[in-house]
Amino acid sequence: MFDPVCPSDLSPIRVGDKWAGMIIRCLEQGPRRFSELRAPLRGITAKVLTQSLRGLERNGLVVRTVHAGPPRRVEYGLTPLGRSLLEPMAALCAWTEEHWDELLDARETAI
Amino acid sequence: MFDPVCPSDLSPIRVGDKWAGMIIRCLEQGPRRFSELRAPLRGITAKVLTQSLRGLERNGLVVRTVHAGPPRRVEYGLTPLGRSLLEPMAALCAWTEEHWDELLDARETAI
DNA sequence: ACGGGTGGTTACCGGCGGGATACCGGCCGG
DNA sequence: CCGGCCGGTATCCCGCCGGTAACCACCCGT
Repeated sequence: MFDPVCPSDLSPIRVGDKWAGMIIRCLEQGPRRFSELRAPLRGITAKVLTQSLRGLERNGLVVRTVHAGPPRRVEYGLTPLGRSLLEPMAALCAWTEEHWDELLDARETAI
Repeated sequence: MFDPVCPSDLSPIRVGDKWAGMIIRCLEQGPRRFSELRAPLRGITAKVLTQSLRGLERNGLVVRTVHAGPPRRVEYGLTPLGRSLLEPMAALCAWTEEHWDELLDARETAI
């Protein structure tokens, strides 16, 4: 039923790593610079942000463009593919918000 | 923008662990026994399956019911909450299949 | 009595994801 | 010349996730 080469291993659905989902949502409104990403993602370190962005690039969800300077600007933006992911992600967000209480309940009563 | 107590930490969206997504899809048709889950999830060990199921229970997505015997049967089934998750998950699966080629391309051209 | 299936538990272990910290070159303003 | 912002890289470290292997009680059929 699920062979060893399972889709979920390649699929960026589990959108990748810990921060990938937030990064994508940060880029929803348009391209942003490195430091403009660090700010809203409270707590992320430069290294981890770089890692995550490189991962998103590898998966074709994000493009890195260097606007040669000086001053030099580096911007990260969604590719059409990345942009297309926003829809299903929104569905997931909606689900989460809709069932927030049940999720909290389950967690508490479980302990 | 994303405070420390970020939804994605509690949300089972990144459906949980490595196997959770497949388990849920396995239970789509109805409750299954422990061994009926092990079979289709090729390669999963008893321990890891137990872990994953306990996790899904804690999140209120799966119920464990022991039909007292003898013979004793243990069945795992989706809760209404778990069942409601099938919709957004289907959206994600659809997206993945739809963009399969682009994903492969991105991976290859990236190396 | 014994083997086999069911439904696990326990101990151990390696890899990797992610965080902290330090450092870096380039360019800017003062 | 000094400091600071930008966009990173290098290094170390720790925890957790997932896998392996061994073991377990209980029940069944022969």
